[in-house]
Amino acid sequence: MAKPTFYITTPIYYPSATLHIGHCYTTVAADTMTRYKKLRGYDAYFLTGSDEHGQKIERSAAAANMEPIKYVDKIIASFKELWRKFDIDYDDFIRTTEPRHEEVVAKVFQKLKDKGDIYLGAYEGHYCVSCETFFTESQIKESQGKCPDCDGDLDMVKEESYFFRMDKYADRLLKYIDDNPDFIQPVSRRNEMINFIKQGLEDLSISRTTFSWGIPVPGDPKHVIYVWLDALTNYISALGYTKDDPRFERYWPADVHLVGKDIVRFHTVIWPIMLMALDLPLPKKVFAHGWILVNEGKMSKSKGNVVDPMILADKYSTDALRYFLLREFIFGSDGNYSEDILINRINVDLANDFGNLLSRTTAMLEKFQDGEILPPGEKTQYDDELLELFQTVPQEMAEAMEKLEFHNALAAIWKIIGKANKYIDEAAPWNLNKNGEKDKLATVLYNMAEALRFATIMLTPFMPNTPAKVWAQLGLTNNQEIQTWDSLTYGKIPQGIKVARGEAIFPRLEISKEDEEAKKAEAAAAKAAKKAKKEAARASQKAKAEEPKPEITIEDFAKIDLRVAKVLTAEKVENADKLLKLQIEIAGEKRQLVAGVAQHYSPEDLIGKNVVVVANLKPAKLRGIESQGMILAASDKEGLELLTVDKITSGGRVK
RNA sequence: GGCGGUGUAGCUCAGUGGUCAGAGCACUCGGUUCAUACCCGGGGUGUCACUGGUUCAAAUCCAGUCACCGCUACCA
Repeated sequence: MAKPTFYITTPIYYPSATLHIGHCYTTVAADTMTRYKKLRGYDAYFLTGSDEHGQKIERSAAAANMEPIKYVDKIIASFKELWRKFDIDYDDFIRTTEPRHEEVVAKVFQKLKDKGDIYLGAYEGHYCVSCETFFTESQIKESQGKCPDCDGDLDMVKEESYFFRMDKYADRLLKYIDDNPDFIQPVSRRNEMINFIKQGLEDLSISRTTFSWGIPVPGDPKHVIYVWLDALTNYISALGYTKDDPRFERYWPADVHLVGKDIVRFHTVIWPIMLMALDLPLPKKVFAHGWILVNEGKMSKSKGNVVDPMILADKYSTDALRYFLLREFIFGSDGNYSEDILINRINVDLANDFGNLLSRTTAMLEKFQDGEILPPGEKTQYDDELLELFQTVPQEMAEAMEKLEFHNALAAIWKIIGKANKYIDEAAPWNLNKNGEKDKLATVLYNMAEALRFATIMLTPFMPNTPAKVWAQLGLTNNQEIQTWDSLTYGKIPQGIKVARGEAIFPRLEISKEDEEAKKAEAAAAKAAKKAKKEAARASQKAKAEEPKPEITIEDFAKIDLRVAKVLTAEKVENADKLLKLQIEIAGEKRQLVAGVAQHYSPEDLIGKNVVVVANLKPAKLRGIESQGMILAASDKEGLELLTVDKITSGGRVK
């Protein structure tokens, strides 16, 4: 019988900067999942790669006075070195600059165009080069004209562009999401996407003429294909889509696309719609993991708080780092990183609990039984609870893994480790030895070794290097048949095994006294701060919801130029429920403004009215229409009413 | 503005109507000596955000309020 397959991917990373711990997190998770599936007998396939096109790379390469491809080659080499360091055992690494990818993207473009899903239009917008993203007026409002993502400068760009029709497939996509509750995870992301799709999808701009570092549009080479159509296609181009590659048949659709929460939309809206347009099946699951935060904030170059995994890998073992990443953080949520947290986690779980368990087990075997793991003899009253866990924990771990709850999978394994440490205390083998109860002693030592065997097998996907060390110390290196998932039943260690106690597999890491003192002080301060915050919340709750605004001076008020204006014309703004476009006149000067009053006034109600407007308000665009001022209106829960005057004519001051 | 989420021990979180509300870490006291100053046990930390309601019974259900977060927008 053919093995069941499992296809998992990470996003392809952009080579504009070195990778940080967050990229490592995603990739370690994918690698661990793949190793787990292989352990369970699956034909698992793991794809990662790099997204190498775009204006930003073109510019960076030019700045470095290099050919773009030479420029990215160097960076990609560093990616691969990092993955080697973390024992990332991918089956394929796709680069979007490889011919095998570019060919497929061109074919995909052509197919969509032949189908009528791509058309030529024009795009205008505020463009951030470094993020390769267009922003609408409203998106850059809060960031005051800067890029909301990176705070960089925006260019106003208008260019010819090909567009991909998205709305056409919106209903089908909604139905798919509805029919497949596990498609988007965690569910909070799912709700967001449903909400987003229901508001209507705009056609997606998929080409650029402003730079050339990309895949040319078939038949129109002054355009290059722009980011998402190019990048997303990697998940099928790597499998040889359109090339009669058996891997495509075998592995598509993907079982899991792992993505960061910032790119969920591209993977759960654009990508499925692309696949629908290509008549291909959709991936079974898109899982959005959280971010690793530093000091409660996102890592960023400008903040200087980027955690470099290469530096960590030189200080700590990569097995420990892999463990930490998947144990400390809840996979679907954000989590806080600090080196203290890392060290504490390694010391407590790996050094104290796991490493020390191996150490005391081998030490006692050598001391009391000449290093030999003897078959269990007489039972002790403490055995049952431990043996019970041997039966339940593998199942518990498996269930957590299916849900990508790595932290719970590890917590399950630690139940055995914790119980084994307690078991030793209860059974007190040193007393059994002293009292000559050799039979019971053999049982206890055997069970300890079994506990280690169970834990080690289950840890294999998480830690590629540690198991071999454990097997060596337990004397089981050559007993590979009892290192498998199927061997997770009690009593598999054969006779005649001799342990060989060795170095601590996870030495304790020292924390300086000062750091500890600082930690205590910090904890106390945190406690006080929390109390204060609670008090403050309570106080603000008691205060009226309608807080008075801070006092201003008459000069402040005088800055506002309030005028009476006559409404000349009014019409509804297309595709907007709330907006009316008005032409008004202030003392002979005509102006256009947009007001969000359509649900309370019809256009004809307004014509001829003398309203009050803020005449010196900075103009803004609403729905693409310039508004040169703002109409005053009073509102409450019941409704909204414009301020109007009867006798004073247009131009009159209001104060 | 709309939709959604969260608020439980110093920290990270579990707990969706029913014993005095839990785990791990941190803290503290005790035990043990096989072990990596480790392990085991005891202990305290809590108006389960607030207010009101339903119920014999609410962290859990309902209504409202506050705070924080996410997505989104046509509030100039």
